[in-house]
Amino acid sequence: MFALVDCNNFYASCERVFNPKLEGKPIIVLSNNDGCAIARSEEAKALGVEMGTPAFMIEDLIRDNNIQVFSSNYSLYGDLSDRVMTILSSYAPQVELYSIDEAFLDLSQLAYEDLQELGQRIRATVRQHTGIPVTVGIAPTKTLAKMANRFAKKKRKDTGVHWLKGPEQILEALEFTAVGDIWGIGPQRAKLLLRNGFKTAADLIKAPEDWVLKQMTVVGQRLLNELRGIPSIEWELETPPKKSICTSRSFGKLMTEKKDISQAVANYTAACAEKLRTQNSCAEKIHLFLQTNPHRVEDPQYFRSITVPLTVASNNTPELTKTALWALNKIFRHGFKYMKCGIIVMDLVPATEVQSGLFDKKNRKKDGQVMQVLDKVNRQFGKELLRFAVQGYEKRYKLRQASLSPRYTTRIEEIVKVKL
DNA sequence: TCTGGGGTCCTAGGACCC
DNA sequence: TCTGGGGTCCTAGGACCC
Repeated sequence: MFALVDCNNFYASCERVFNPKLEGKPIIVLSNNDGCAIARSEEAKALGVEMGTPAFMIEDLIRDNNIQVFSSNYSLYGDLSDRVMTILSSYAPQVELYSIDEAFLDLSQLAYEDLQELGQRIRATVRQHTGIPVTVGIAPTKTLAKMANRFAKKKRKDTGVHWLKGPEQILEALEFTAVGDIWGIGPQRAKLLLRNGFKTAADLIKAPEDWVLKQMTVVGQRLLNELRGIPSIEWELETPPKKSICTSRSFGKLMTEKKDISQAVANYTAACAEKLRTQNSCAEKIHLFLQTNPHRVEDPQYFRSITVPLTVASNNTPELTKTALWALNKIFRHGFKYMKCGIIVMDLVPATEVQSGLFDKKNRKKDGQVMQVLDKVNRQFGKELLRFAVQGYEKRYKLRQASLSPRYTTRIEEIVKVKL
């Protein structure tokens, strides 16, 4: 049996941990740039705030119902996530950290008789130690555990735990789950399935195997197995190194000047390079994209991207920046109002296995040491103290974050103060 | 009229996830 | 005025090889 533990309305719950006055009140957390609602408390959901709604479209709803609004505070969410995951890891020998707010636990080696009771204990402990409410789904496969979790959220709000103990409970969950709500079925597949008369997961498990293979490839085949109780999705017990790393942001306001965009490109590249060094990888290619705002139909639109191979794979900030700025020069056109750009470093290889170049004149060892010092200093001070001139200081493209809460758990200056 | 057969590698794009 | 960010996997089709 496997468990899927999922934090309820995670970002909204994080905001509540250090601000208990928010208990029982509608809360939403906005995406970067205070763009869209990406997390909602139950009360906000009840008011009809849909996932991904642009904030400016629900201004009236927010005002009339006194919805508490927060900008995303990833320092806080990341840290609370680590704490939740640490607790979960103490309950099972094999835990897969699936996302910032979810983990799979392998319970098969454990001697527990009553998994329902175990689920409730996990839930109580996480709540007590972190303040975060979680829901637990338990079932014979990952996909069914996801389904059990969803079932618990909808139908077992009192306990927050649901165990698909036998065929009877499995069938009940399958019948309860519309095809579009199955983990691994997105809008396209859902449409296809509905067109062909499959409404719920219970219908889908009766589908002919060759039809599923033809229409939904091997992905569908695996999914069908999982729904039938045969584990078919691999476990990732340690996080594998990333194969590509992306840093992209919308600008706080539309940008027209190349020098401003260069600054953003330099900063995004520096962020990618830092992430590369953290996982000890080098990139063989760097990809840059630049775009206008597609929502502004009245404006001329421009969307370009370019991929540049590096002669020698690298994670060196100045070297990658130089290439990125060269790439920007290639695709930048005057006369557009730019909304967003991004850097993707691709084809990552372990830093220890970099193929050196025949005509390479760089002193890579020395460059690497400089980066090491830079990372060390920046980490120690908890911010980007050391940076390169092209990154600039005043960020003209900076994000809008009007309602940012304190980084309670990772910055000593922002810790909760108690008055006696 | 008629134009081989079998294989690998790479890339772009689609679909999905949170 | 204002519309997120960061990933993975799979397939089809083209380029190339002998």
